[in-house]
Amino acid sequence: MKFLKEIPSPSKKEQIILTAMNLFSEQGFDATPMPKLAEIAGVGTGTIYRYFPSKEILLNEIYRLYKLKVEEYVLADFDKNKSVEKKFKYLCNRWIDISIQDPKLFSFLELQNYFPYLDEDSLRIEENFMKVIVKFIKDGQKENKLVNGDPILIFGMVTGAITKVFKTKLIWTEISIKSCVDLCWKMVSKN
Amino acid sequence: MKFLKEIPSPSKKEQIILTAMNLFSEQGFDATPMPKLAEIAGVGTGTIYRYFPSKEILLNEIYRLYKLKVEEYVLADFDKNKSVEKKFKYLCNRWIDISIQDPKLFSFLELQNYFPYLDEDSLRIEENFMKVIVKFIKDGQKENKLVNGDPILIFGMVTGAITKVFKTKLIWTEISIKSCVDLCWKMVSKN
Amino acid sequence: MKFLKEIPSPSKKEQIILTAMNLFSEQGFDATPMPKLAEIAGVGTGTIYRYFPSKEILLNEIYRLYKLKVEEYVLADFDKNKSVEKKFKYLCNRWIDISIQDPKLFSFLELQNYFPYLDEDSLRIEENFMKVIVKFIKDGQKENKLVNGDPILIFGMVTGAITKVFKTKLIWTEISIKSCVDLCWKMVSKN
Amino acid sequence: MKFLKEIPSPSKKEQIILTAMNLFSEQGFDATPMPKLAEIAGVGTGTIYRYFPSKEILLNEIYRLYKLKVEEYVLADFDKNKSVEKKFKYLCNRWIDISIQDPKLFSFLELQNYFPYLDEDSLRIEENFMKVIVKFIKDGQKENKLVNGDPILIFGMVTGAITKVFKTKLIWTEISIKSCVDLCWKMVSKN
DNA sequence: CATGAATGAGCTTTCATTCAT
DNA sequence: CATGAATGAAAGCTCATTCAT
Repeated sequence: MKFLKEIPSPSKKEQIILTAMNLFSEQGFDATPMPKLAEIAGVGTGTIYRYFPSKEILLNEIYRLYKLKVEEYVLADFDKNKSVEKKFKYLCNRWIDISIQDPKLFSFLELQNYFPYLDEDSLRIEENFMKVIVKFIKDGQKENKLVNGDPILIFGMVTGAITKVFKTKLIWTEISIKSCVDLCWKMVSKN
Repeated sequence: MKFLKEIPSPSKKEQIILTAMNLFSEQGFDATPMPKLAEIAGVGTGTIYRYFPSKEILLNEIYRLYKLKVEEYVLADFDKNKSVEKKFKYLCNRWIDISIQDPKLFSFLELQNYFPYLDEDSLRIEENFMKVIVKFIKDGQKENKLVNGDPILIFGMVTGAITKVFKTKLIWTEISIKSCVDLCWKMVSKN
Repeated sequence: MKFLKEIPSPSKKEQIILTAMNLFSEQGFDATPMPKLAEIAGVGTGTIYRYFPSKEILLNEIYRLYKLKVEEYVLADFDKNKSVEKKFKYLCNRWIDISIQDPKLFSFLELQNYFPYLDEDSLRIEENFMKVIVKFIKDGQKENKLVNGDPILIFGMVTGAITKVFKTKLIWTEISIKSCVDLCWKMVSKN
Repeated sequence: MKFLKEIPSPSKKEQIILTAMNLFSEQGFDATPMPKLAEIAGVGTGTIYRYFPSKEILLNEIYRLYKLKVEEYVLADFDKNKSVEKKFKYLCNRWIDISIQDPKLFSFLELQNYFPYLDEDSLRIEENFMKVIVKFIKDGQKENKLVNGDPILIFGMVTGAITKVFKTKLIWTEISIKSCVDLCWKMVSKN
């Protein structure tokens, strides 16, 4: 039927990205064959290669894409006028939010069973985000609200702590979230 | 294995274990072919299979072996008569020690790019160690020296924080170690 | 497959089946490596696994496929109105026909150097064919044309006898065929 | 203890031969690894190679050894003074005897899942035995007791028939033995 | 003579990638 | 653009054979 154009299904590329992220997260990068990925994504195997030259590039592109999205989400509506404590806890809660709303995504970004396959660009993707964070921490230190010390070390310890709680699969409850955020704040706050 | 002296001059099996741990840590589990592992270990491919029925079993046996050795090391010379703070900081320092003396081992045990391949026994291997830790934390809580809250959550946050610092590859200096341990203590101590 | 016309011009799958049957028959199942089989079949090694999940399944599928085709061939044009003797000799001749026209196939189906690898389905594949044969023998016994006794034993002795003649590699001549069939008839006929 | 000579266990070579025959028969030639064979035989792996230069040679030597033993057994106490019928039936019964007394041996010698590995000598091993059989048949034909025709073909059909009955695993009963032998006699006798 | 730890060639199987349609 | 059948390099693993003890 020539006069009826095929309605293109909602972006094959997006299907691939979403499926790949989920499978890489669930089963691991190496344990996810491209043909299987294609099948579940509902596309032909060859189609993946139209968008991504190789499996490794696919991984890295997805990683960077989601990493940026998550960073954007964490910083969104970041009200600069609030107190350092409020701002810090806001950041923590946003971070935890993701692991609640999309555990696969969080696990994909943080657990990184594919770590040896990340390229230089991917390893550097956090840099801009870190600048904002470092500025926030330095400002807090100047205001005498945050402990002194290397901001990157401080920030790493916070995210490391939260991620580990996620990995041990304690189910997040209102109480455990509060508990976790409070401990983080306790760690980094002056006094 | 620099900090573990009890391993005698390397037999074939020990060569395999040591080499496998290093390669799995460096390149990842899937990216390490058995023949390559065999070659670097200085044994024939078939020899590995005399000692380990499969690659996955090799991984799990190594994991459990080192996990236990490290736990033993962390708890060694744990002086029960010292203050809670001293004991806590001792544990942290022992933990960091390993990552300094044997970064490959620490990375192997903590980064776990092979996570999906760990079996039930491996996932349960920490249980005894955790009992000691949980007791230590509960005692500290009773003494009013440690914050209240789930001991497993608290312990996870500490190790998660330290591991993340290691992963960002900040070189450990006397200052950064002290800084890190102090922050951990700050997080968990009452007042 | 000379005597079976219904197989169309060889697709990849059919190439694999035909080649495998010939090689398994000639050299034995274990002595036929998959890459060699693939090469002779003119396909890539992986292609075999698109159609058959494993070497053992390949064997069993081929076995059942040909077993059924041969049984069909043996029973084809089986004229029920003829005398028991005519019918019996017709069956024997059809059976011998195959070993003349396609010795590899006959050897594959009857010599079974791969016997330990046949699965339950394969071992049961003859059942329907045997029902027809058993009925034929029982009818012959009722008509007092065939000797009494277990029809399966009787039938087994006939095919066993013929197969053994084939295996000793006496070249079939018109005389030896007649001789063989006559002896079989002599064995099973009443008087 | 130098003055006490080790009592040699009852012939390691015989242990190997017996075990190999059983395993080759049960599981197939290729499916029987030499180390497993050695273990079950209660000898070292290397010991097998003191007696047999290779697995294939082991197979062929065992084959010939038992083939000759069986032939000897079949012909033993063969009373030349009896009638052709008696003598023929005696041979058949001796043959069946073996499959009853030692099914593994019979299966090893007759089913031959290892057929492609038999060497020329093994294929020729029956020759002397066949000479006796051929003479017996020719004599019987001269006496007008046995049907005319190639003696080798006739003999093959008899053994083929009996072997097939064994393979279908109909349990031998006095009745089925008699039935089987009678049919064989019916086939070959000049009535 | 006997051993069995060690070997590595060679097996079955998988899967990232290609390309004719 | 999209496909998926086809590929073959390379993986995990086995086992006939050797040789130091």
